[in-house]
Amino acid sequence: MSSPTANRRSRMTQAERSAQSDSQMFDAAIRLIVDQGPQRATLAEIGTSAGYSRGLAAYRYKTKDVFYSALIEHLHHLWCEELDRSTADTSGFDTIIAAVTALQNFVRSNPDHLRAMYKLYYHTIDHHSEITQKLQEIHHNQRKQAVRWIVECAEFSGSALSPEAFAEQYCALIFGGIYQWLVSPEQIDLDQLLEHSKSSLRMIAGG
Amino acid sequence: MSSPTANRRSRMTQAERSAQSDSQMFDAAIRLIVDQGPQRATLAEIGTSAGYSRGLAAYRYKTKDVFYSALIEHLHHLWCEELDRSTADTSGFDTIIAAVTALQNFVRSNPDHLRAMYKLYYHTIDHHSEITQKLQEIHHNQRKQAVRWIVECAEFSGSALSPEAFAEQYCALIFGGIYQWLVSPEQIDLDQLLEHSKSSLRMIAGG
DNA sequence: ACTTACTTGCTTGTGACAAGTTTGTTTGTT
DNA sequence: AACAAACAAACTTGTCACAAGCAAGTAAGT
Repeated sequence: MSSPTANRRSRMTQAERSAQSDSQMFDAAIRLIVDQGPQRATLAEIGTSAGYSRGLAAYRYKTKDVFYSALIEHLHHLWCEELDRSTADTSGFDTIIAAVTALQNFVRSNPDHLRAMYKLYYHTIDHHSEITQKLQEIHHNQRKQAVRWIVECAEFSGSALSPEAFAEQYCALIFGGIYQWLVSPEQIDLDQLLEHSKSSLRMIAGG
Repeated sequence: MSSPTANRRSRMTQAERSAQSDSQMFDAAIRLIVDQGPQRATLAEIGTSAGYSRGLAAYRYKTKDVFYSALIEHLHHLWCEELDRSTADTSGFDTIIAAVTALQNFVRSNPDHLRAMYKLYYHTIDHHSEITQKLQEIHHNQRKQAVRWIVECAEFSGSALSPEAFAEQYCALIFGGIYQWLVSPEQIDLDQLLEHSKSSLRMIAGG
């Protein structure tokens, strides 16, 4: 009579139930993190503001760290989709430029996602836990990806830097730029900063 | 008979008393922050581990945020002294190279100070409070200083970047490099990363 | 005597867990 | 095939432990 997704109030499978509550808690968490930061955002408010009880997030993920780890993965997945879409039809150094452009577009279209994602990144630095390993993996893969991009650049062959060193410089420029923007959003024009990063990267790669 | 600083158990002035407890709490806090992170470090443990009662840090600074703000200032001051010493007798682009070298030396001589300082920086991103403004000031001044350095470089005159844009790229490289090192200390060789940053900066400035 | 440095007791709020309730799924009987 | 009982999974509520923050007290310096 009514499809499971069309009428959410009628019978859903267990998988659909938890997928929906997960998704709504993620959305609520992003809002709260942008507003109050990962620390002040409470699991209780994430649950209630998603339309459930105060205890759901803690029940589902056991700890706040694990919940944030899942949220990081969720946000990272969203970003990777955009990135893959934007770099699909490029080659050589254009891929690196396209990656930065994808980030500029992401800032424009989903600023809250980016803000929440990087607030969680910087939050995770705090202490050592399971979530730390997830972050190490993500950043390790980002550098690996940059290495793959740069070794395919004709311009790069003459550079004094190793591909791995270039990838570290690339990530440093991106992370450090976003950091400055998060600290002083009214002083830093992130779009422009990233535009400058493109020419910096060209010079670092082609020197 | 005994100078106030030589014999700490005998009579001290009120100013000396609080200066000493401040200093010991800062040292204790740095240790705890490096070990457990700014979040898990508690004001109670900072007090007791400094040799005082659990309540002293909260009494002196009212809130944890204000305490951390003072600690950031303290650590930033230590770093600025080292930086000024290292860049005193330099000019032109050598000043920028010397600044990075100073950071490399700071990492070697006081790795815990740097770790604590940047953990506090990234911790402060979390939410908006008085401490945020201190961080904005510090980073604003760092960029201003980089602007002063770069405008004195003969190599820079032909660059497409504005001095302000160069300063942002400079800070991004430093902050983003240290970030990656904090996340993955065993994967990132910070000294080498900073060495590469020197040549990156040369190319960004001289392009 | 008075002020400043420091301590102790208490309140509140948050993370974490355990026990209970509701909703969805499977199995056995007619 | 239809129904109901048994089961499992999603979700809620009660409670504890611990840390921040505040207020009232004690000790040290002026």
